Amino acid sequence: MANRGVARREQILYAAMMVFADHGYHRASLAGIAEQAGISQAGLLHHFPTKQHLLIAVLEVRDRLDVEWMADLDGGTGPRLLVTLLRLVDRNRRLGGLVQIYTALSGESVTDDHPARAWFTGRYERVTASIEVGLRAGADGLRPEVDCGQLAREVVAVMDGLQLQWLLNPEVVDMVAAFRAYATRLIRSSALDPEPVVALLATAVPVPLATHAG
Amino acid sequence: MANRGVARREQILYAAMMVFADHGYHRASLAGIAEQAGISQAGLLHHFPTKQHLLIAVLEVRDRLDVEWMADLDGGTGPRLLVTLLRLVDRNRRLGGLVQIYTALSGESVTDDHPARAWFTGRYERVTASIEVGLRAGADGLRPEVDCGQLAREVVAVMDGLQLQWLLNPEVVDMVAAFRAYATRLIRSSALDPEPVVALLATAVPVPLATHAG
DNA sequence: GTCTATAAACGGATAGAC
DNA sequence: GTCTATCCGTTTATAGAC
Repeated sequence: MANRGVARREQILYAAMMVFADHGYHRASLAGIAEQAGISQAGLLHHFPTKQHLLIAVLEVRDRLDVEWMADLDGGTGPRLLVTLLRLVDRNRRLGGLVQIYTALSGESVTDDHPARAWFTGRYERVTASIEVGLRAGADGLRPEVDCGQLAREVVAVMDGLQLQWLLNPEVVDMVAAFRAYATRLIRSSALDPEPVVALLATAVPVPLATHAG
Repeated sequence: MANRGVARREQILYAAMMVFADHGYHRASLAGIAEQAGISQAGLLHHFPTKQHLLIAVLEVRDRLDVEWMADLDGGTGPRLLVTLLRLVDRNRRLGGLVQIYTALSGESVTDDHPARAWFTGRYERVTASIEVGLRAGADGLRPEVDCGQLAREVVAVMDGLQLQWLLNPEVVDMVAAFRAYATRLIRSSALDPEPVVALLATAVPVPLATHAG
């Protein structure tokens, strides 16, 4: 029973994630989050003293999830890293609203003095650095003129940009297929003997439901 | 003097663009916009009856700018289209805060019932369709397996994703160089005789100031 | 830990004088 | 067309009882 308070915190965090996903940060109200969590607004503020504290706590959840992801990344380098990232894109598609939080918040955060801005800036540095390491480690077959740091940012950009289009229009945009095509072309244009990995890209994720507009 | 009212409108629109860029939509206040425009808040509402009307008007300015851009697009097809887009990325870098509006608003807009959501969804359809047409028109040298519609979304994704990273950390992220590298690789991997265009990509935009972290 | 009640501030929008 | 004054809803945060 000592962890009852902890359970409440998790409950509130989960509710906050859902409401932030639906409305972004500034339009989300503590009352709405509290209602979702089955607690009063004042009760919520007992666990998280301000709205900003709550936001930071939500972002820290993502940080913890990132640790798992980084572990995945260590499992693949060079071309195989792209297979891992394709799986990540597919996971994001299935998670749906939970990734919407971060797209919505990252867009919001480019405004001045947004409480999440420093967090996003730091997160991009960490993520792109991590991908850069993975690319460099498997760069045996890479063309010499490729800048791994720049390429890491490009890969992240493709994932983010596709995610934005998908969130706006999920019926039409198939971000898994689009990322698969991108990764396949990238490998073919950069590596010497990529065919085994290209085959893996084709099968790593179940064939999408072909929601692309006909 | 008959256009005095029109001038006032433009003045308010410009102020709104700046404040939306700084704070996003929901956190921007009419009082702040009015102050920036040198008018009272009630005076502002005489020209734009609600805050949402003002937002729509700002988006319509972008629509008009898009028309010019579309005209540019018609000037290039296939590989040459990417040169045009590289110039666009460079223009966005120089415009700075004015593009920040749309990154901030597009992120915000993925939340439910955001007043700009429909506009962004429609805009992506138009822009990607336009790029798709340009790609297809110059597809003589394109590999047959390339899906031009999907590739158009990918190109837009790269531009948006790089822009987000650049806005968060302009000192470190060089989105022009990153897009140039992407476009060069794309052409080399897709077209039969791309070298003339690749050379154009290298010179179409002045060499960036190499702000990339050392 | 959780609640009710309320403070204190800010938001968009309206009324009406000039 | 522009202003001052004001209404009214919403928001975060606090006070204090239980």
